[in-house]
Amino acid sequence: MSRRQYPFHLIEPKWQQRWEAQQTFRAWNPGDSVPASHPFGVRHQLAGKTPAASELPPKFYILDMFPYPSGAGLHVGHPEGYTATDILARYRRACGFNVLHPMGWDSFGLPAEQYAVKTGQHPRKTTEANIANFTRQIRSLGFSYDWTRELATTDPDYFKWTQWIFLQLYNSWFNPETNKAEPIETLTYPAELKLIVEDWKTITLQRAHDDHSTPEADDEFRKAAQKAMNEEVEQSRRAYRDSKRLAYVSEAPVNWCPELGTVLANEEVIDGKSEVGGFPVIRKPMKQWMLRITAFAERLLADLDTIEWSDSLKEMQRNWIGRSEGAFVNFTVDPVVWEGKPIHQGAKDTITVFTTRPDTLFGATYLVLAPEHPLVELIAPDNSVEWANICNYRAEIASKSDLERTELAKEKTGVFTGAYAINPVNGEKIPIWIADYVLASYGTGAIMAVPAHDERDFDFAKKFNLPIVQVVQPPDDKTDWQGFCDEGTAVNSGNAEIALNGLPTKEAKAKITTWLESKGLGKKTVNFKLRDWLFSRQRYWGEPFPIVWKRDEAANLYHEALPESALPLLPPALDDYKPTAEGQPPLARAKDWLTLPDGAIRETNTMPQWAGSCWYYLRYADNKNAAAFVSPQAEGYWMGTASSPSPISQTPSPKPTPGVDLYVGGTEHAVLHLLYARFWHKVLFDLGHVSTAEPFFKLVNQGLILGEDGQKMSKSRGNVVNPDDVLKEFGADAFRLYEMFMGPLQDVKPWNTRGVEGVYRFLGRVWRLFVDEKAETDYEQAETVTSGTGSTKALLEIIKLGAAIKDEPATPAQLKALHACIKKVTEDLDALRFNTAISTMMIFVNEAMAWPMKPWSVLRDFLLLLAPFSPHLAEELWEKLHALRADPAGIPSLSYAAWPQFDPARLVEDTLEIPVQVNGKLRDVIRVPAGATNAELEEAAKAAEKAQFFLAGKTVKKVIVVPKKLVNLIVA
RNA sequence: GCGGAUGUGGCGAAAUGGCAGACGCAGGGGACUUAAAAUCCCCUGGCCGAAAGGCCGUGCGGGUUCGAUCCCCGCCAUCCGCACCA
Repeated sequence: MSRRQYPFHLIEPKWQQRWEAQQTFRAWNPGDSVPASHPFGVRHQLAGKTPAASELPPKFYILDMFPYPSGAGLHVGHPEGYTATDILARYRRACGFNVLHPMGWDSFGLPAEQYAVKTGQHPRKTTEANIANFTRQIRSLGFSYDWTRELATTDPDYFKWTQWIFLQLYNSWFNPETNKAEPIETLTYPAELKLIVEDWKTITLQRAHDDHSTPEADDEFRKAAQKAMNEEVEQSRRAYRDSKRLAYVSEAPVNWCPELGTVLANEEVIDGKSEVGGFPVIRKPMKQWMLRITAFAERLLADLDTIEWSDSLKEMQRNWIGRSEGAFVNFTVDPVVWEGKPIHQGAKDTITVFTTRPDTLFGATYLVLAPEHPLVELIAPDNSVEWANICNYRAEIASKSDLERTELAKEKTGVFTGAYAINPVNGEKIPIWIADYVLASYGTGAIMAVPAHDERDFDFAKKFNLPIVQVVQPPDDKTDWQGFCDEGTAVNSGNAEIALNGLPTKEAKAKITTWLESKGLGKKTVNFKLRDWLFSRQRYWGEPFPIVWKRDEAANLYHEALPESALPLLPPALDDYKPTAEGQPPLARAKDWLTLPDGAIRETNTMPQWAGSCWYYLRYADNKNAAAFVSPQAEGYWMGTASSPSPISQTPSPKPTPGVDLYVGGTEHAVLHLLYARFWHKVLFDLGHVSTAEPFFKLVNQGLILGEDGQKMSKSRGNVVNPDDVLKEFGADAFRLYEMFMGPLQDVKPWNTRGVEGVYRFLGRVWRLFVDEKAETDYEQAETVTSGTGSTKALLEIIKLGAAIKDEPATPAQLKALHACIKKVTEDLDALRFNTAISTMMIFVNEAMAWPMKPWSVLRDFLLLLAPFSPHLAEELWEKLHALRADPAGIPSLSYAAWPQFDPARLVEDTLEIPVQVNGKLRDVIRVPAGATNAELEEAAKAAEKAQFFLAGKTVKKVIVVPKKLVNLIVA
């Protein structure tokens, strides 16, 4: 396949340059001045004006997931989603929307930093080179991005605002009363910390009424009170405040990779090894910044019902959030006594467990604590064999990697602590164990074990010979109650005060919980799997925290936010990007940067890569704003619901939707990015910075594109397809078309180069539908003669349209073909069915090729349908088509021409082909007038020639007539 | 183990209660050509049949229905998440 189907190598650069020069796809904000010549202004009568939001057409925000510009460049998977969104962006523009369709770079990241560690080259240089390569590749595909809105997370003008949003989080707390994030100033302090702020006024007032009070004495008292506040209470108040902030510091175990000398994010650890290099990763406790996403768990869950995401994606988020209803139950520790005295400190302690099955409390025959549980030290008898066992067991657990811990999960392990607790419902003395099947980080880190009705407890009890007591009767008598974990009926569950026997599980749960609450033994509660977000990384190439550390008078370290005026806080210059020898983050190497004149020390952690991608969609709305992360006007227009639906499209217009109207990307971000971004958005919403509760209204996951061998594309398999190669041979239009023709956007599907040839041939047919054969030959000769050096303009001018194209009325058959195509393509685009839209256009072209006369107007409308898919070819043919008319007003813009409307009147058939079934089996097809009545249909069906054999000698018992569709004759 | 998705010709797929396989690829035949490429036309699910035509066929087994690729129940397979979350 060497001969080109059509000169895409001339056409594509030509139009890309034209769009660039004209800024054709620039999206206009409220308050922007639209130049007189811009086709958007021409279309909407806004040329030369400065429209307000209410004067602009309705908005449509179509967003691609933020790419990380890797050194490897694009592979054919990336442009799948980009092509889909570009087609829709162009379609919505044609429908009359003001379309926001931006692109930018999630450019912080580990690879550039690792390259810097190895070579000493600043990560910014690597990053810039990679961005340049991505930009070139993406631009070569002719996407209609508004490049004036391009942004990169590594740009100080951008991360200034990432840091600013961090300060919003830092300066906020979650008010459980209002269920919202609020400024930290609204935090109310517990009584003992309130004294100075509020009560000292009362005290001085009281003193004012005191006969002995004098102004001097009052003043002295005030000073004393303030001093007391400063010295004694402020520390506590600060500690309290800091413990409530949405961004807080905690000592948490992190993934430390000694080999790489860095901490890794969970997502960078695969099966207990580093994703890069495959080195072992251990858990190590370190001081970390955390974000209080758990406070929003309930809303993150509930609001999923307000957005249009796929069920599977919503389900993944629900699972990740992991809400479960249950109860806390308190067990008292039974003192272990030696010679009349308890021999452990925790003798009077209470162990609180979380359970989703409080109804099984009577069957709790032992307790299990996580090995790390802080009470373990206190309850184990002093100097006992058990304590020695605990120490050994803990050491064993600590030495295991996460991988080993999960691999060995099948065989339960654990040791007895030597201590006992009292089951509050039956007073039984039950042993307390520790085992690593109980996680320290979930619930209370302690469980009540009900071996009869919990699989894990059952395994454990069998292994260690612990008692198994039935408290639930399965609904089915044949089911063994041992290990039965579903709902049933409570049995063996009663004491003098409460009886659950005979109650279904649900009712038993409610009854026991109420009883426990009334006795102060427990509490109904909701627990989440979601953990707070570990937000710091020991890296160089990330946003530095706008935080400094100071010491109070007692020499305790505390943190303080930098003022907004200190932003952006840039990372310091370094010669060496490795962590320090002591394991401090790389930023600690910058001694001058580290210490401020007042002695404060800067935070040396940086933010994770997720930070920048948490809010980029907001910045696109107003990316040049130096005074705010986004202006309220721009945010309100693009993310709000102010605009009205388009009157243009015939299919039901999309309703104005809150937030991004359509977000397309891979499933790999199903939980992390999409959960983090929703969280930030809700905080910004609560604080009044954005106008919607959810950022992404509709979200579609494109399916993975596999290699030609049906395997996932990877360098090691050698099956990676580089778009550059495909473009060279077939052009961007064919590439785009094939990406969409392969199958449904959401499906996983293999690449097939022969398939590209197929759609490429289709574009060739489109070309030949328009172009004169003789002119085509002349052009080819001219190109051969100049051997590629001829000017694009001169060469393309040789090409003339065919003489069969005439500005004459179309025949009814031609109009029918066109309108059927308009209808189907329009409906398919609204439903994101690109593959069937393309096959519809193929059918149209196959038919139109045979027309002796090709009406100008029909070809024009067809080009409008093709344009979103293969815009370069459509533009070129559009230009030539309009040149035929020599309209003094010039050639109208294809990109802003109105989407064609289909006329249902053109689609009506005079006669219909109706299948005739006998007993549900197809026997014949009859032709009837479109207006035939049911009776006429029945009559014609009974007379159908090929049906006679099957009707002979039988009586027709029943006739099913589906108007315009089918007749089914039922015979005995 | 749990959750989700998918299963249709040689291949990518279409049809989502009403003519299964549109459209494209691959394959076969023909036209044009000195020849090839390109292009254009025809055929192309399986089985039986010379043909007309018939029978079978949407992972498997049941069900609902005049009629099921489509809806319901039970399996199987593949892919993707999550995974001792009490």
